[in-house]
Amino acid sequence: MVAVRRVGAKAGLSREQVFDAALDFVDAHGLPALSMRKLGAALGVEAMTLYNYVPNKDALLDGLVDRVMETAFADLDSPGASWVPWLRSFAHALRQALLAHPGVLPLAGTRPVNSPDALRMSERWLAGMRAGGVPLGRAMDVVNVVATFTIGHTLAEAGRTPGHEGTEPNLDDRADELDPAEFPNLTEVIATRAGLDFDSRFTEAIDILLAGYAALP
Amino acid sequence: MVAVRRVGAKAGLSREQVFDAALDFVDAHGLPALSMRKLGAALGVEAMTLYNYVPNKDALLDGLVDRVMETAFADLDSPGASWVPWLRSFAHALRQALLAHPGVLPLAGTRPVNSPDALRMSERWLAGMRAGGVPLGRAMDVVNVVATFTIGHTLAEAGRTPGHEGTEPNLDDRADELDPAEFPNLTEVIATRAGLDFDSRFTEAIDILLAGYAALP
DNA sequence: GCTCCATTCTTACGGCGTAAGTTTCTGCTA
DNA sequence: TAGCAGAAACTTACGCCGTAAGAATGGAGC
Repeated sequence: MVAVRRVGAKAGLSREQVFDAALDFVDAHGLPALSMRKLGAALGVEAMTLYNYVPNKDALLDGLVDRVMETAFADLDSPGASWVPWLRSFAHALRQALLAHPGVLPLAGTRPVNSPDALRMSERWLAGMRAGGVPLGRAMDVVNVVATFTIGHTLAEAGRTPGHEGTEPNLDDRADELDPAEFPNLTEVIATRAGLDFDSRFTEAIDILLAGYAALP
Repeated sequence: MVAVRRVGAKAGLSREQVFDAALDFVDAHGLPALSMRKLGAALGVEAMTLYNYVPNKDALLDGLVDRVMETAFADLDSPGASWVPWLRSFAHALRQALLAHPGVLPLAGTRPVNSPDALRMSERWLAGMRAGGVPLGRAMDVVNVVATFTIGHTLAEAGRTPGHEGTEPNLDDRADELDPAEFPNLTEVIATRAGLDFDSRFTEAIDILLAGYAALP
């Protein structure tokens, strides 16, 4: 319920509430549907009012990415000596955080995360991994590889562009049109679902990566 | 030079030319700047004329992704028995194709590629890898892992959102603001550039992945 | 010369981000 | 208690956007 309020009266908004509402809106209606006017309406406020809390729409989107990224780190402690299980946890936590807000996923790939919180986080795991015996450059590499793979793989998993649901047929939807004579292998993939399990594929790839980096001299 | 032409006269356009112009435009001005009006102007035509060649803007964007993806496969033959070097070539070719058109990169992550050409391509490498002794599901997994990692990593490499150049500071730009006392490790990263070489990081990660998959029972 | 049709242009609608200016309320000071 | 300063919200307006609908134009076949 939106409270009735007269011009000039405080709506009692806060930066936090604006981001919360934006995340809810994107989760509910998809990223393309998010506009300042509609977000304002969802908060019972005119569009321009939002500019008291956010300099422009881009900053709002950046904030959404930050917010989702933070939840991935929320329950993680420092890597310490055993950086392999720590990175494994990080990868799976990041994937879960992204899947929980698929609307924000396309932004996660394109927007650099440089908020003060993110920098503090980076500093923390860099220190932890060095303490665990990983050279600085190696630590940067392995964490970035894990993060970028997780984002790329989860982008593909979330599939069609959020907000475009139903407009872009994916492979499954086209199973019928696929001529088994021309595409015997693809037909078999769809029939047996071999190689279509994102969950186990992700787990396997992360383990391969971590084992490979752990084995480097 | 745009030829002078009267209303109703054919502009002699083709679907190909529209996509070519769109790709040029995005490369030159960034994805956010692409609009039907401006693309029309670049072709010496009104916006609505483009709808004779493309059903809507979304289809135009899908076509751009297809086009870039195809160039990654263009010089690749079938995997055959030695699928590891083939996949390595594929990964590097894909990365180069994406880096050549960074404006299209954000789309590559979000738009499923299901054009007939893409399906034929998939069928081809699936057949090749099976002939090389890779089980069907395994082939799907390793190719998808390589592709999604490549997209994720290249997204990060291309960095700031194309079209937003200069509006989003990245880590390097903030080197000055970084307090060495609070962020000793990040400061060292920037100073020594340890772990900031995308090229060698990508090569290393791909090799780790391929070696790992090759070693699976 | 005339008709038909493909191609292009024109006009229009509703929505977008946001700059600029206006109105209203709250809380402090006198 | 009166007055006022500042904060917060609203209103208006501008130039964009994607695209639906329809009018205008040119060339091809008779």
